Amino acid sequence: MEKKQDSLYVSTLARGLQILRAFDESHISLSLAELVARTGLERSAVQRMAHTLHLEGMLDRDEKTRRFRPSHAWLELAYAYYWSDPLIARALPKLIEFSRAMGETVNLAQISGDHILYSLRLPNQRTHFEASIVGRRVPALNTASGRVIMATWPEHEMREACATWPLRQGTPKTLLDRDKILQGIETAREDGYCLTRDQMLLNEISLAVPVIGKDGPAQAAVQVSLSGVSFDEEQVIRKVLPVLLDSAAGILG
Amino acid sequence: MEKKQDSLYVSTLARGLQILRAFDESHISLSLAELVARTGLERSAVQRMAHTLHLEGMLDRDEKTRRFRPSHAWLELAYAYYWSDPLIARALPKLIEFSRAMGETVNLAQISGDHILYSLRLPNQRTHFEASIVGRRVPALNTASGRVIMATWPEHEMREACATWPLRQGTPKTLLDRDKILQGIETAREDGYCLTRDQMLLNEISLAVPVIGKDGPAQAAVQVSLSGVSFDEEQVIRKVLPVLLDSAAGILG
DNA sequence: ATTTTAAGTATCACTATTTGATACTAAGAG
DNA sequence: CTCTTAGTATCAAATAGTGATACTTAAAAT
Repeated sequence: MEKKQDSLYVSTLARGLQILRAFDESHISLSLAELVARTGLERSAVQRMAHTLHLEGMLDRDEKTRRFRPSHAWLELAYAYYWSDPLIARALPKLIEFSRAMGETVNLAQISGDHILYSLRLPNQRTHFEASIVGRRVPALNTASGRVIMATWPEHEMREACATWPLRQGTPKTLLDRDKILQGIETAREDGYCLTRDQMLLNEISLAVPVIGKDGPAQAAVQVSLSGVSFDEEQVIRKVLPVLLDSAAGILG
Repeated sequence: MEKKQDSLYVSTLARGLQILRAFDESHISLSLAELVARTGLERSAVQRMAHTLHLEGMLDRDEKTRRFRPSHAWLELAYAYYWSDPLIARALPKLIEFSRAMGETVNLAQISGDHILYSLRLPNQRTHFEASIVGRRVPALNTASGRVIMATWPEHEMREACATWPLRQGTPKTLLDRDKILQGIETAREDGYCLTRDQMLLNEISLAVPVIGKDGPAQAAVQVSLSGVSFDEEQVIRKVLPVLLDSAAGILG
């Protein structure tokens, strides 16, 4: 049913949410005019929504510049999310153990639509900011995590996702050939892990293994991010993979 | 101006936000009836808000149990917050360095109203879940972070906060005597750091130093969480404090 | 197994909230 | 200094959202 014909749909609330979604990594503070431009909403509607979000504590407002910015309430929502997702509490101790043992950045990635979303990050190296903070979404097909999760899915479901899900070029070396990506997923299916390099960040080796519970196809993976300058792939397989497999097995096993 | 007399205030949006705020560490999934109870809103209003939040991707809905739960979108908001707060990008490399050097849990805490909010956490030890995830708010007066931040404020402002801000009993040993808390803040002012133990968690030593920029009074602190079983206070001061001071100094210096 | 109660869903008449337009003010650009 | 843009405040109109309620489904009690 079209939203506008859905009598339960509250368009005013939806507009308020549009304001929140206008902020991202490239829009860290926004004026009313910029919010109008980014949401397409009418100017007085934006004025009312922003004003209300500010009063309700969702947006901070700089009195001098009159620009809005996300408030601490956005992290409070993350806190509530963390409690609500049982995988988080199960994974965190395992990621901490891994981090202590290996001294490398380790993440929990989860399928989110046709992307993967990083829900936990334990950074160990100074790297790109976007690779150190939670909440980032990346096309699943472009990541070791996405591929290794999909490797656990039924053939039909995996092939359809492989054929239709979006791709994004992260580096000049990002693989965009769907046949080759499919091959990589099939290899991951055989190996039980997926290793990629230079896909989202140059000189990044990414190793992922699926988090498998009793109910079959994975929806999450644990993933290590390593410097391609400090490691080669053979070393990663020999030294890091066994520990990562152990970590993943301990989450839902 | 009372909200209801504020012609720019959008009560429908505010109701939607009330639904979001109903989820917390004790309410990880909620039925419609529970949302009604927790928000005080009328049942059909809750039905419409929850329905719209679900369609807009803010809430997941279990088709079997018909319960709602926070979605990945809540972490996406955290991602946007992280980009918008310049302190995060400045602090993260320093916290990573500290974490690698000391192997202990280190956090970034920020003043948020009359509480402190943990905006970054680099866990190193397996500890209580709520002490390992971002977004938690704790009364500022009850924490080493809050006290050491307030120690940098003008006398009047610090004394007023000390007299009026809320307290919460975290352990049987939590200090609730405002005079003694004031003494602790004054000691922190002299020492340049604040050390507490057993305030929010038993057997936890908490050491905090303020993050001071060019514009005077601090709004943030870096804080280490250590086991009181493994360390005594003298060791913490001798071994950990110098590194922590160095980390804090490197953030805005 | 049956009955009762509670929760969820769908619909409705009504009105108050929200809308988009616009006048006015303030700030920024030229 | 003038013009343009952005922000603010107000308004009449209308429609979106309201709270009540009937109906359906699920859970709890007997």
